[in-house]
Amino acid sequence: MVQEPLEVLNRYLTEHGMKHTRQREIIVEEFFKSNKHLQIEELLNQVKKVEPSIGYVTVYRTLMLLKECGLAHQRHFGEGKSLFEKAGDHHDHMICIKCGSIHEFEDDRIEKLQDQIAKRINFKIVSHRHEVYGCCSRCQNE
Amino acid sequence: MVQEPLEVLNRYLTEHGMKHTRQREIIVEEFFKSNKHLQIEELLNQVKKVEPSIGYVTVYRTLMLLKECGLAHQRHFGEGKSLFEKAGDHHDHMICIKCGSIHEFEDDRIEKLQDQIAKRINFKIVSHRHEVYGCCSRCQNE
DNA sequence: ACTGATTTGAAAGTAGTTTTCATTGGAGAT
DNA sequence: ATCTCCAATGAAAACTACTTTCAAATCAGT
Repeated sequence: MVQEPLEVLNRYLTEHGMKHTRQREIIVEEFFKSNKHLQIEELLNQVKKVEPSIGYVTVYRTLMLLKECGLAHQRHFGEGKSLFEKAGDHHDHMICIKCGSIHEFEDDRIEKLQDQIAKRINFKIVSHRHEVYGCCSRCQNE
Repeated sequence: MVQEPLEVLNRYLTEHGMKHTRQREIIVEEFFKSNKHLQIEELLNQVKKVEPSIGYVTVYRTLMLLKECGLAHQRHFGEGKSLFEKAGDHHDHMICIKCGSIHEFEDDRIEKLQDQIAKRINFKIVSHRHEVYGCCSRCQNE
């Protein structure tokens, strides 16, 4: 049974002698409301609509906190800004180099081949990233 | 038939009204002499052994040049510094999160599955990165 | 409400590039 | 061989995207 993100976070906070604040609540709620990969700045913009006084640093720190308690992952597509995604939301990605659109994919056969190869060199997999760059359907017709 | 990197570079330079310099020659030679992924600083160190007056910026610019004429690729493993690798030297990577060692792999079956998936959404692949993070054989016995 | 630790936000600091600019140097014309 | 002009170089400054610091504000157990 999957727990509500806010529950998990609240337990983590209590267990670590940390405090529940209005800012954290707003940021976490906005983060889990969105359905895509978010940059810090993007989440900040969402959050500022609810409470304009919240600054970049607090959003940044809250995302680090979500990472710490396993509720979010940080990804670095190519170079530049990092994106955050909800835990459990992980697929692999095809990224359009023209418009930046991200198309998720998943294939158990690829994962299995990957495991085979790892086993051959006795490598214990913790995580992976598989990103395909190219031109999406829409951008090809332009 | 594969051409010598220096040949390709020299043609590119001439065609673009750019100049052949001692610095470029040294940097390119050192880059292609090495057999691994190099950080800018690492290549700078190699280069400084031959000609100490060469600075970071020139190495940086020469690597950008190699990228431009397709002789090298820039990769960003995780976060932090970027690594450069010779073109044609591309494999996928298993990266040890303890010691940082990089184990190359390659599997046509994975590439084919990747192509299949791309075709389904009419995505035209230009490049990809497939990185597996985990613990290498040696680090597991410690 | 009191107290003491945790959070917050602004500002400063950091890492890794990337750009600027005065000077140097390569190469075709003389 | 020298001139001349434009590209290349190196030092320093600028830039980007974080990450840390610190004084003031906030939270939560007495």
